[in-house]
Amino acid sequence: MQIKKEDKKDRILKSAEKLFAEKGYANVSISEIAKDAKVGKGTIYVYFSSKEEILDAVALRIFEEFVDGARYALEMSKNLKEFLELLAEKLSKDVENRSKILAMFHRERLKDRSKYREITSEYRKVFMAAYERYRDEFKIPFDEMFAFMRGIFMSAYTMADNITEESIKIFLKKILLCFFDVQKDMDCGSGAS
Amino acid sequence: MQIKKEDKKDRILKSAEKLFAEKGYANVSISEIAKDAKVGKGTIYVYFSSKEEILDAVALRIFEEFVDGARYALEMSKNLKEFLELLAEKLSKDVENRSKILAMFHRERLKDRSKYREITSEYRKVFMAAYERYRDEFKIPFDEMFAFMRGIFMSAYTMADNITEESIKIFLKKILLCFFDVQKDMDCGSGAS
Amino acid sequence: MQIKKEDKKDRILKSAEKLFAEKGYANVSISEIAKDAKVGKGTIYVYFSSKEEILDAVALRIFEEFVDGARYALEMSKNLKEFLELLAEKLSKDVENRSKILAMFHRERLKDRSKYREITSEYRKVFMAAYERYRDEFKIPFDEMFAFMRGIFMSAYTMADNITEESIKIFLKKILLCFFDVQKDMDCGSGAS
Amino acid sequence: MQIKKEDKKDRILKSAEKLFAEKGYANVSISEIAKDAKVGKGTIYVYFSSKEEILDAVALRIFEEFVDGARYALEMSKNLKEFLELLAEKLSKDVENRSKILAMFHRERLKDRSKYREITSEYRKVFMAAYERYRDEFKIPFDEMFAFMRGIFMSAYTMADNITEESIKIFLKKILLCFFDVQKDMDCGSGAS
DNA sequence: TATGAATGAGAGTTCATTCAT
DNA sequence: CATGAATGAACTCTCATTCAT
Repeated sequence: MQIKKEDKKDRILKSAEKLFAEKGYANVSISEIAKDAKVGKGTIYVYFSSKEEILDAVALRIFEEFVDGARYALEMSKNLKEFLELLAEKLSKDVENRSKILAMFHRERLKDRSKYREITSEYRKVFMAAYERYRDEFKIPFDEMFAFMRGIFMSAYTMADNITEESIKIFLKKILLCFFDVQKDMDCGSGAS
Repeated sequence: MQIKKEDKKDRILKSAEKLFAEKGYANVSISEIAKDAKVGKGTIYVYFSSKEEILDAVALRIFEEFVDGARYALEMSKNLKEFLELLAEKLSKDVENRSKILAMFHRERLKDRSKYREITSEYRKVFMAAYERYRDEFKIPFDEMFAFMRGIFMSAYTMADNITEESIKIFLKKILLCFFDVQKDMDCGSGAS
Repeated sequence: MQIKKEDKKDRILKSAEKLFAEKGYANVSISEIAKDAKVGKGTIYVYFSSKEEILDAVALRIFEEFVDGARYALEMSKNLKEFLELLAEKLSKDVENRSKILAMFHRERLKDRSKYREITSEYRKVFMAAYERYRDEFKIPFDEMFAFMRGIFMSAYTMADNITEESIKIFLKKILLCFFDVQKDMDCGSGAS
Repeated sequence: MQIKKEDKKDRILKSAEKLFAEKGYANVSISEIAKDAKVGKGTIYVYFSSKEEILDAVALRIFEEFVDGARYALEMSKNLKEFLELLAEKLSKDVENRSKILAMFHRERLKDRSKYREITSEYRKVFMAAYERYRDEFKIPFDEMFAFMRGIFMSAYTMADNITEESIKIFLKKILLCFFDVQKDMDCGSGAS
């Protein structure tokens, strides 16, 4: 009858993630999250001090899984190509919801730059590590590479509700490899920094 | 002294587009749009019957420009490769705001499927025409091609606030061509429909 | 059927004043004020941007009447004694509610010093004018005189709900004159500034 | 290691008194009191059954000290003048906080007349005893005398945040004596009851 | 057609109180 | 006795929408 304690925070996060992905951040009310998580409305404010903080926490969880995936890919890879292949493999999990949430997070929280930086910093760091490691294989500056990576991944957002996850995984893999080739002969006016 | 009639509707749409892109659909109030467009709050309801309808209209305008661009690309091209090159050229204009708006539209209005279909139908049609015309060059089904096209385009969203429009245009062109190659040897388990 | 426009703001203020005096600022909800004033809840926010601002406006009205009374007393008086007599006369009107409201205002809004100063400034000014004019009859510094005046007036608060307004008026008159005598031989360690 | 039992109740009362005086009854939460008193939130409900009851207890403590002071003044005095002088001496202690609390108590709890009477009854009684004892020196009815006493004391509230406690003590003394004179020739239309 | 005063549903948030531990 | 996690009622405030002018 009694639900384990910390479990509640987790249930709130899961409900929030699901509902945010389904309906969009602004279209989900705290009451709705509470009802879905089967907790009282007030309980949510025991664990989070505002609605924005829930979004932060939801996004952070996703970023953390990304970071884990990217770290793993970095560790296991011998070269950029392998890294990208492993990355695509890891990143394709639950693409649809994740990308929706992250797009949301990006839009709603970008104005609070310091918070945004704090939450995304690890994510950025691991890509920076990859950039450092395979530096001579990259022909474009880090910022562009990073923006492009995000872009490719985000692109899955609108794809995702029409085609299968498996299909997305294949696309991602191909596109990342394609990016690998493409960037070699790009000349964006900057060159690798 | 007298402002032309249609001019008002247009100013409302322009203000809405700008504000939606800046702050997100839910974070823009009707009052704000009215103030920005220099019309009375009530006036907006002369031209649009709800806030959602403004978003529809804003999205429709963007889709129409897309459709024009895609039609032009289709008309001028001799083969798929040319079509994609021309398309990238056309689609790169004002990528940032447009993609934000469309992501918004997608999220807010997808639940109202019939309205969504109605507004995106022309857009879909022109891609279908391209698919028909270069059918033997496509190796994947239309739905995947279409989802992928949207995905590629949308990907510009999160890229856009870090790198230049010019850079995006180059990426888009490369990626679309890359897609052209990639899809040839994809085997998603479906084959062209 | 239609109520005159500006009338609404006035009705809100009157309802707020009555309810604040009856139940205390914190125990009155916006809904309650709206219901009492026979306007919609939202209407209140057309005229005031927060609950605190309603209290400010209510207090300001009272201060303004005070200021008028004090100005009149200053104008009509030949010496300090006459000024105090006239003041007592003017200040005794509706002592009960007024003093409750002002005590409330004092407590709730004192932290926002600049707003507090802004609202009470005229009130302070007119007493300063009186102090200047009858300077040689005052033996204590302005701040003490002013504090004492406020104190005497505020004292009516708890008196007021047991005895008649007439009785209060007599007391006030006597006490103000008494203060006039008392302050002559006070030695608070400061002397007139 | 073990904190004495009654000590906890006392700490709660002290914290409540301090916080109520600082911020006003409604602006102090139970959590805040608990934190300040270094007890658990639930612990407060071991000793008090509601927030209102805390205010009652805080007010009661103050009234009790008053009563003690007034009893002492009554015992030691030979006539009304002496009584008032001794009273002023006793009442001037910690005027600021006390008067704030009592004004609060007055406002919040007056509606619950029976509770209010219960708590203030001793206070009232001791003044009644003084009134009886020096009956022929009082020219006004008890109720007016009592209201006036309260009024004079309460007046210290708004005085208190600008001038020193010493200054207030002098004022109180003078004013009480002044009251002693004043009331002699008052004719409020009632006469001593 | 054009307006903005008016509105109430519903949002996020707070907090006195309860109760299992 | 002591606790603080849990709760929902009630709060302030926002805003899409209506409608008399």
